[in-house]
Amino acid sequence: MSDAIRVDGLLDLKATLQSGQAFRWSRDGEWYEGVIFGNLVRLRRTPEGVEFTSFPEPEDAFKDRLADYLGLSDDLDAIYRSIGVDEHVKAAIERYPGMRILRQEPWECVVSFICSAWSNVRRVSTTVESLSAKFGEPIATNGTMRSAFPTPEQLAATDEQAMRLLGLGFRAKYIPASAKLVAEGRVNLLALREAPFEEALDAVMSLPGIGDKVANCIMLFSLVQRSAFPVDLWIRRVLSDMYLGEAGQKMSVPKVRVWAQEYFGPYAGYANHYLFHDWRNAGKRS
DNA sequence: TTCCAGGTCCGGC
DNA sequence: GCCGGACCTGGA
Repeated sequence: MSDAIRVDGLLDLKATLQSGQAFRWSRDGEWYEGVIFGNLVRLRRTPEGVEFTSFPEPEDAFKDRLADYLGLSDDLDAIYRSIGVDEHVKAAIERYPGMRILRQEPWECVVSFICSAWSNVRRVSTTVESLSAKFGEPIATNGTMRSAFPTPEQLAATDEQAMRLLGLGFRAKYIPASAKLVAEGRVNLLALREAPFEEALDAVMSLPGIGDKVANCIMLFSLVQRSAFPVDLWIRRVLSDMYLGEAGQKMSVPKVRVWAQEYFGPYAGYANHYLFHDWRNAGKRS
């Protein structure tokens, strides 16, 4: 049986689920299939909102967590008014109205973005699926076979060599090391949702394999820190082209980030993701 | 074959 | 603090 979530504001499922912030969603016609909170989830947009199925948890028990995951409580109108004062962001918003920032599970987000270092979206997706299949709890259905994302404890029990066998390369040693710190409670990820930006940044960056860029991805996509601003190669180029000029290429990552946070304001992270997604799709438009 | 992909870490000024 | 180089792997 399926259930439904009513959506009053804008929601673009494709742009939200397949814009490089999450890595386990695939599209099959109008349906999207993924694994979140240990459940196999299928969902599609309807005129009234979102129709979905979940397994193994019954839909009525899963509904609220899915709505929260999709970021439906974010006030997009207010966010657009805030960041839309920038003409480039405004143009991107007009091309992808309803793209939302998700509220992912922090641990999965940590590992996914450690894997993303000097890599690409497709390869990260492959790696995340391999990690789940090998170390996560299987979700037995009569259809496709998928697994929950492995817990910190499950990954803390692995080692660098096991990670290298999955093709993680130089990122291999960071996963078990970070898993141990989280499993031991040295870093309480969920608690950082309530922490001030700088405090959360320091805590996330204390995990091995996580620098300023990856930490900001984790904070933006899973810790509900909407002012977080990941500065990657491409965002640096975009900002240099638009505002910073030649100097932008020479500024350190934290300096570019702080500039962007002051310029775009409390929803800088939303501005970042719109610019990033718009840039990624620029080639497909022209 | 050569080059590059959503960086991080380490050692030297 | 800032700067340069090394680092795994897979696809074009």
